[in-house]
Amino acid sequence: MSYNFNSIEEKWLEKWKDEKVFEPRPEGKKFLLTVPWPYCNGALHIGHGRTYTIGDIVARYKRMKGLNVMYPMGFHISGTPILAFSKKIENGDEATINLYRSYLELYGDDPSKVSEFSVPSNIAEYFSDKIINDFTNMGFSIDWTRKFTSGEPIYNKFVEWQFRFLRDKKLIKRGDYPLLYSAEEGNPVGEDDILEGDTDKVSITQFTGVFFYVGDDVLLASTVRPETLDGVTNLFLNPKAQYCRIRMNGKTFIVSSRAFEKLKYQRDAEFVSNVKVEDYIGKKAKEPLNSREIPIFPAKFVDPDIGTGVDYSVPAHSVWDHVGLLEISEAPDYIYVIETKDQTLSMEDVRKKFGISGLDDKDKLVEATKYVYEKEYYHGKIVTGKFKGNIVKDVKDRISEDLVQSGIAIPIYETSRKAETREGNPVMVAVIKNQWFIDYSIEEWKEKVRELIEKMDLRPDSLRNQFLQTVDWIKERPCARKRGLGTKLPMDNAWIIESLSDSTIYTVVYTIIPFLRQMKFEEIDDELFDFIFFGKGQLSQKGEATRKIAEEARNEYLYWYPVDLRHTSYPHISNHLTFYLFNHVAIFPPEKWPIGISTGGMVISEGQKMSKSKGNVYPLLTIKRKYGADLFRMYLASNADVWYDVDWRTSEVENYSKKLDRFFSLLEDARNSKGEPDEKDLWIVSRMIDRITRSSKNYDSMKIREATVELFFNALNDIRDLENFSGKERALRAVKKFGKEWVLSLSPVIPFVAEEIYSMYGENGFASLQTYPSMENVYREQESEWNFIESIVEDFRSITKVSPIRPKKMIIGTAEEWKWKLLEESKSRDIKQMIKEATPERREFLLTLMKKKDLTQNIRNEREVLERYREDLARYLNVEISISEDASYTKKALPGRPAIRLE
RNA sequence: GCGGGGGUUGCCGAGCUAGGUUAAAGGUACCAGACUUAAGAUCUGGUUCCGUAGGGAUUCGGGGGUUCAAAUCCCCUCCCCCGCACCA
Repeated sequence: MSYNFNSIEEKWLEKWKDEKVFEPRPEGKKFLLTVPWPYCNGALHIGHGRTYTIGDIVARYKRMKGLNVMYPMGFHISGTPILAFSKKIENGDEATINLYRSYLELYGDDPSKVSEFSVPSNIAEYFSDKIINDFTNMGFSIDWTRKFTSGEPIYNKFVEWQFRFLRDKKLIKRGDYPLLYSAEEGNPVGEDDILEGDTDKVSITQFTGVFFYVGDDVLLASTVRPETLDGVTNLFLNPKAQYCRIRMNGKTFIVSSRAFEKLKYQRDAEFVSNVKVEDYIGKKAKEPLNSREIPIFPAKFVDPDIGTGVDYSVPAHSVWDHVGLLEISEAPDYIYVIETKDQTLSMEDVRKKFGISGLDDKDKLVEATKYVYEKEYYHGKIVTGKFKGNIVKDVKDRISEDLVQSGIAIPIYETSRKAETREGNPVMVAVIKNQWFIDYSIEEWKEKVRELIEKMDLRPDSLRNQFLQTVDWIKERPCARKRGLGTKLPMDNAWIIESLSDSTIYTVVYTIIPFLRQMKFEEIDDELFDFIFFGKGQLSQKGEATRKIAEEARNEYLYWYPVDLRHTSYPHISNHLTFYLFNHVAIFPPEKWPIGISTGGMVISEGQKMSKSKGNVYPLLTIKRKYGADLFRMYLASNADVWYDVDWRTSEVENYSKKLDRFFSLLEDARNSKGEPDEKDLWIVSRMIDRITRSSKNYDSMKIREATVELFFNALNDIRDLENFSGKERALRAVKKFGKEWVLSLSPVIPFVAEEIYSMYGENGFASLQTYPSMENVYREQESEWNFIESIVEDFRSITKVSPIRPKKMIIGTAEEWKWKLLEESKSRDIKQMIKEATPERREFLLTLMKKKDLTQNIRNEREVLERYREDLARYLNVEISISEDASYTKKALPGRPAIRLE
């Protein structure tokens, strides 16, 4: 290490802070950039750093382009995770306690303090502090004076205002809604609450419970394939299971006892009596469509814990049923109701295909069922009944609805797989009554959002389609839960606004939060927000001081809003970002709607998804200590394009460190070099100027990777070539000509190094606040000359590669004057005509010209250039060089491509 | 299935929305060499195949087509990843 990143970073952090470099005043052309606020329930790792780093690079670049940039940040604490963790710590859950101990250790705090985390707000506070620290250390140019959290009272007031507004606009409604639920815990359960819920997702599946009549009772058979009802041949009950009679809507139903336990959370169901399964097996039941009498058989494969524990059997379309009947040696008629591509799928063929010998081949049966289901679902045509001629997938839902409407079936919800909570209780589906929704299904609302999407600045381009698609399928979204941290629903305090719904327009709060903080808490109310955002009312009830602050807040809002760019990772597209658009459209006037959105990829580590078990999760803090912020930023910026995933590979990171080191010492040495550069070396200045200009365009379109590859890697390679050709001293003198501009152009990516070098070059201000460099390129000619020389070097190499001789001498013959003339002429004339008129010698040359349209011909004075470079070139290639005009040497030469003879 | 994104030279990954200047950027790995007592670091050259002269042949998931010319455009096909919701 020739530079000590720790001391450099500390030094500049302090200076930035002292001079409030990143706390913008409302002056000039503004640029408001936001990145979703982090959820603070643990230490940040490299994955978290990415979006904020990209955000910061953009912020810093825009700042250098003369915009007044605000990059604010707050913290998200709503929802269940923090609550869940603190509860686990309170309950002594060992894994959680160890995890949080490790966080404390990481930050150098006393691990025994872990018990304090049993209070949720302590978790939020502790980690938000640490995140501020981590982010600051990463060099993020965040204005922390605008910080707030989704849990603080002022923010609660704002969200309450928002929800009353939505309610008044009739965008909020109530209804029954199925949710994953734990009866034992008395709560809905989310992914985090379910054992392996993150890796093996659980969703809600709708079953159709179909009525089969036996005397006065109804056997309630559940199915996910209501389209096969016409093909039913019998019912199956599990002879080992307990069944019971229950009453719902005045009818009595027979279901498994386990089913009743779950059903009562979905509808009003009342226990009547236990029943003996033997009393039903062997009897006949009447199916509801055509009142056919069908037998009831025993079957051990029927799981009393799935659906209702009553299975209707369609052996023509179900492998289970087919195999189940084989086992009890029953051979009913196979009634086919679905055909796939003009033929029916034979269950016997499927059984053989999958090598199923009996009901014990469970895995094979599951696989075969999936096969049959997919085939018949996507390609199956219904051949009987009301829906004849339709493809299953097109009418499946309608069939179920139709059965329910006809009064012969009810919907039943079931989990997509058997699951239990982390506390070990079964997960089931409960229908929550009077759930609150935001009704995103309203067509006029959608239409406005679509209009917004059409005109927004979206990156990458494919975002537009993804958003439009999301708008199409989005419907009502439950917006409140019964537990978690957050804002209470103003219409009903028993509910807490759900954590994504409480963070849809919070970006506007950044613009006014410092002013809200100056007010008396009681004075922050709906009237105030109406005034600030809509200019409504006079605030005549409020004090003089409050009115004045409110006025300022309104001006600040008008100045900063809307958000110019919101940057985040792609998983947010179909939820957060879409809600963000919907809510802005509903609440704000069009000129305050979002202007741009960009999405980026995630971070994987050592080629794999990050996970604790793989040991490839690196905390941000450790990375910063080990490599420094600039290195981290450089790696993230240049490893992958913004919208692709970055792969964090430690071995590669180490290599970056060497490069950054070289960059630093190179600029340091250049600064100390004395004297004017050699004219011949100025090609590097030309290349650099063009690089800096091109990179500005790349930064603009968020091609950050391309910018850094150009400005950093390719530039370093050029300088290496220059050093080799001209020697270190000369190279440094040339680098000195653009050192300052070079480092400024990279300052958005490596701000600390940039500041250090910038000041090393004798400048007083902050590199971070300089204008992005632009230099006039007056060295194009030198670059062309160098390109010419370089091509000779390449040719020399490719010859020596295949030729066995070790050359002592290189004789170069440049193209004769007549060739140049012909070339010139060919540009304005039909070359075929010229060939016809030409002498044999010229003709050959013209034919070559026709083939090689790419001849480099920037240098007209090749001989003169060669003379000038001869000495350097000879030293570099370690050969003696002579330039010959002798026809034997020039014969094969072309303009831009002199003939080379090695001896 | 729907929607989105991909399949490129050992690996990662550009280029492909303006077809030729691309055997194909950059990184990494590997081989040879320089330096060094040695290793590491650094630097140089090389890494599809053939070739005693800067050349040629074959490559960009597979197949077909358009074109003087295709990794790049069109059609068909195979495979992979992500999202499809109440979870931050």
